[in-house]
Amino acid sequence: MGRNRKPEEVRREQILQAAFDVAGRDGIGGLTVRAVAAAAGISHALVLFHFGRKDALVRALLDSVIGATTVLHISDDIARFPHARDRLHALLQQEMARLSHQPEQTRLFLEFWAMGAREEAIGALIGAELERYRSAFRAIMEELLVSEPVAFAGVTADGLAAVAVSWIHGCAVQAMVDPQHFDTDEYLTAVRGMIGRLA
Amino acid sequence: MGRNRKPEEVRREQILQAAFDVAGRDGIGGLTVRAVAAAAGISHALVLFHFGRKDALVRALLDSVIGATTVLHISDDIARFPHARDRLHALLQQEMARLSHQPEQTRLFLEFWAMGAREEAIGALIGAELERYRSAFRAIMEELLVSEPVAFAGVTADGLAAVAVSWIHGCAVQAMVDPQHFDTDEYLTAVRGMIGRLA
DNA sequence: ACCTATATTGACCATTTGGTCAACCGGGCG
DNA sequence: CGCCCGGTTGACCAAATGGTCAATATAGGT
Repeated sequence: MGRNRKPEEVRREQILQAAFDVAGRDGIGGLTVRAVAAAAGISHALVLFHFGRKDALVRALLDSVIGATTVLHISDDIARFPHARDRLHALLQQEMARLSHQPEQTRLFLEFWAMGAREEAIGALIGAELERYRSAFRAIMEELLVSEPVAFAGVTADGLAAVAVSWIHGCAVQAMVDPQHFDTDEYLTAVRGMIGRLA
Repeated sequence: MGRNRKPEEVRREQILQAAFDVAGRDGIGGLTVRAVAAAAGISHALVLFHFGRKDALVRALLDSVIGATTVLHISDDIARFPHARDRLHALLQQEMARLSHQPEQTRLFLEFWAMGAREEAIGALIGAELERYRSAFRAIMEELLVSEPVAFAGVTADGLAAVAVSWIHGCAVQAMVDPQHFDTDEYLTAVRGMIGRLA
C-alpha cells in the first residue's frame, strides 16, 4: 500500500521531513532552503522546484505540525464515563500526557504561533486551529455546565473551554521547560488541592 | 536626578529602547542591527560601536525584558492575609493581571525562551530567571503544605511551585492568543469549579 | 587656539539567503 | 532510435546582514 504514489509526492514528503528535522534542530529561524536541501541530500534548487517559494515550504511544514499536534481525539474509553467531570478529567490527562511526550512538536507549534503574530497567513492558520481545539473542549464543558450548574455560576462554556486550552498550554510549556520534574499525576493532584475547595 | 549620567549610558538606553520597539514589531527574528539603528535614528555602525556585536545587544535586551517580566513582588497587602491559601490566591491573581496587561513583554519573553533552546547563553539566562520565579512561589507553597497537609498528600512544594509557574504561563499565553475573551475573574472561577471538589 | 579622547559616520567587505535560469539527464513512448 | 518531459543540478544574481575601518565631527580641558 502507498507504494504506487507519484515520485513527486514522495519527494515532497522527503523534503518536508528534512524541513521538520532542521526546524527541530535550529528552530524556524534557522530553517533555510539550503539547510533543508542539505538535510534531504539534494540541491537547494530542487527544494524550490517542488515548493515554489520558501513560504510555501514553511506553510506546508506548519500544516504537518498542526496535523500532529492539536488533533483532539475523544476515545471511546473516555466517552464511556458517565459523569461529565470524569470525562473532562480523563481528557485533560490524555492531552497532558500526549503533549508532554512530543516536546519537539510542541516547541515548533509555539514558534509558529509566535511567528503568526507578525505574518498574517500563519496567524490565521494557527488561530483557526486553536479555535477548533477550543471548540472541541466546549462540547464537554457544556455538558459539565448543565451537570453541575452551582459550581460554575456566572461562567460560560466558552470561558471554561478557554481555561482548558490555556491549561494544556501551560502544561505543555512546563513539560518543555523542565521535562525531568514533570509528572502528570502530581500535576493534577497539586492543582486539585491548590485551587479547589475555596468557595 | 539622573540627568548627570554619562552620554554613553543615555545612548545605550536609546538604542535599547529602539531594539525593544523593533523586536516588538518584527520579533526577535526581525531584529537586525540596521533596523535598530534606523529606529534610533543613528547609523548602524554606531550601534555596533556601543554594543560590540549583535549578540551583546540581544543579550542586553533580554536582560531588560527579564527585569520587566518575571519580577515576582509580594506586596504587603498580600503578605497580610492570614491563610496561606489566600495569599497564594492573591498572588496568582496579581500575576495573572500583570502578565495579561503586558502582552508585548510576555511575547518577547516567550520568543527568547524558544531561542534559548538553541543558544546556550540565552538558555542559561532564561533558565535561571525561571528558577528564581519558581523558588519565589515555593516559599508560599511550603506554608500552604504545612497549613493543609491533607489536601496535598504526596505532593512536594517544588511540584506545587512548578504548577503555579505553569499556570501563570498558560494564563499569559491565553491572554495573548485571545485578549478580548480573557477575563481574570472568570478564569479563576472556572478553574475553581473545574478541578476542585473532585476527591 | 590647540589638542585629545570620545562619538559618529559612510564606505567597504565577506557571507548568507531566497530566487532564477539554462543546461542536463533519464526513462517512457512514438 | 530519437523525441520529449518531468526531475535535477550548478552557476549565477540581487538583496540583506554582521562586522571592520579609516576619516571626521564634537566637546572639554589646557
